[in-house]
Amino acid sequence: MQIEINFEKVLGEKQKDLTEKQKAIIKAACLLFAQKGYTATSTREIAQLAQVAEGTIFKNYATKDELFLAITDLVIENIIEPFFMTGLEEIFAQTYNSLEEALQAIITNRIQLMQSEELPVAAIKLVVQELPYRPQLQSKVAAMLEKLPLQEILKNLQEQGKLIDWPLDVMQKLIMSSIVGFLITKIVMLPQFFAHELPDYTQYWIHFIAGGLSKQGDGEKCEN
Amino acid sequence: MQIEINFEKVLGEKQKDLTEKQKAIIKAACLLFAQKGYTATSTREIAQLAQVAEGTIFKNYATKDELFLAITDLVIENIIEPFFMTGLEEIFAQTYNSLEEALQAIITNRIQLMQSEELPVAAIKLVVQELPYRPQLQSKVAAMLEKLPLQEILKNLQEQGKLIDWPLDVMQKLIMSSIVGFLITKIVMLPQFFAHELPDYTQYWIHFIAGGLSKQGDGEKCEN
DNA sequence: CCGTTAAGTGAGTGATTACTCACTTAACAG
DNA sequence: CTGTTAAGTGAGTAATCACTCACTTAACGG
Repeated sequence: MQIEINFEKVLGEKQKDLTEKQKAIIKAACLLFAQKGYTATSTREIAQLAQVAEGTIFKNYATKDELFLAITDLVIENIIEPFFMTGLEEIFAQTYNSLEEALQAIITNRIQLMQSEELPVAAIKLVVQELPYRPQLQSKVAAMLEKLPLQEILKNLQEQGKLIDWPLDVMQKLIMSSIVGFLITKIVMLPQFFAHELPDYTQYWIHFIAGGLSKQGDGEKCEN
Repeated sequence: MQIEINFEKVLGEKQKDLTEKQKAIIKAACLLFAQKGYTATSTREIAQLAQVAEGTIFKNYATKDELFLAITDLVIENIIEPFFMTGLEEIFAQTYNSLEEALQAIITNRIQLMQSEELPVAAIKLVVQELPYRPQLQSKVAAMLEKLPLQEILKNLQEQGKLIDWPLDVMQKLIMSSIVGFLITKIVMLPQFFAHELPDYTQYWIHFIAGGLSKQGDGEKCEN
C-alpha cells in the first residue's frame, strides 16, 4: 500500500491563500501522520520533511493538535465527502431497474477513482487511524455518512417494488457500514488480506451487497 | 463504548505461571493501550495503574514494544481466534438448509458473546488500533482469518445447490471482510453510528449478508 | 529612504520519554 | 546461620518532546 498524495485536492479552495511553505507543512504532516500515526510523528520530523523551521509550524497552528484537526477538516471536506457524494445526483436522476444496477453505477465509479491517482489514500488513512481516539472526529464522519442521500435512491427502488420492505434507515446503515467497513479493512487494516484481488472481485462484491449469496434470496421479509 | 476486561480469558493458560504483579502489568497495559493507543501510553502510566515500580515492567519485557507484542499474541490466541472458531465444528457437523440458517447459528452465537461480559472489547480494540502501523500484526490476523474452516461449510451448501456458484475463496473473503469490517467499524471506528441499534438489527444484518436486499436476488451468476 | 507588517528562523526550555542499575526483600536449600 | 536465586524497587540518565521568543528577512506604501 504505497503512500501517494494528490495535494491540490486535499487543500481544496485554500490552495490560493497559503504560501508554499504552509502547503509544504500540510503535505509533510499528511504523509507522516498517515505513515506513523499522530502521536508517533514529531513536529521536528514534519519541519524537516517540509524543509521548514520548526517555529514556522507554530506560526499558523498554536498546537500540534490544531494542525492535525485542520488537516482532518480538509480531508473530510475535500476528499472523503466528495468520494461518497460525487455523481450521486446524476445517479439519483436516473431510474434504475434494481439496486444492483444502482450500486454498479455508484461503486464502479468509485473503484476507478481509487485506482487512479486521484484519491489520496494517505489522506483517508490519516483520518481513519485516529478515529478510535477522537469521539469528535467519529461524530463528524458519522454525521457525514448519515446525510448521504442514499435513502432517496432506496425509496425510489422500494416504491417500484424492486427492493425488500425494510426501513430505509436500516438499509442505508447496512449498505454504508458494509461499504465503509470494506474500505477501512482493505485500505487501512488488512491490505494484504485483499492482496491477490482479481480485477472482477469488485463485481462479486457488488452482487454480494445487492443480491446476496443465497440462491433462494427471494426477498422474504425478515422475521423478528 | 465502555472498557471492560475479562482477564482470565486474556491470560489464558499463562495465568498460573505469572505473579500477581505480572498479571497487573498486563491488565494495566491492556486498558491503557486500548484507551489511548500504543505510543500515547507511557511505561510510567502502566506502572502507576498496575501499582508497580517502573523497573518491574522491564524485568520481564526488554522493551515497551516487547510488552505490546506479548499482549497482542495473548489477545489473538485467547480472544480473537476463539471468537471466530468456537462452536464452528458443531455447526459444521450439522447440515444447514441455507447459508442464512448457518450464519444465523454462527452470528447469533457471537452476538451473545459480545453482549455478555465474556468478550473483552478492550483487547480487540488494542489490536485493531495498531494494525495500520504493524505489517507483521496484519499478517498474523490475516493468516488467522484465512485458516478459518468457513470454506468447508460453504462447499457443503454449494454441493446441495443452496449456494451461488462462485469460487469458495472469493465467498469466504466476502463474508469474512463483511463481518470483520462490520465489527471493526462498530467496535473501534464509529461506535455511535450504530448507537441506536435495535435488538433485531442483527437479524436484518444476517439476512443482508445471507440473502441480500434485492427482491429478485435469484442467484444469477456474476458476469465479468 | 523610512516604517510597518507579515513570514520565517533556530537556539533554547522545561517536561516527559523509555530504559538502567545498584539495591532491597524474601524464600528456600544445605 | 549462610549462600543463592528470583522478584521487585525507584532514583537516575540521555534523548526526545511540544512549544517559545528574540530575531532576521523581504515586501510594500507613502
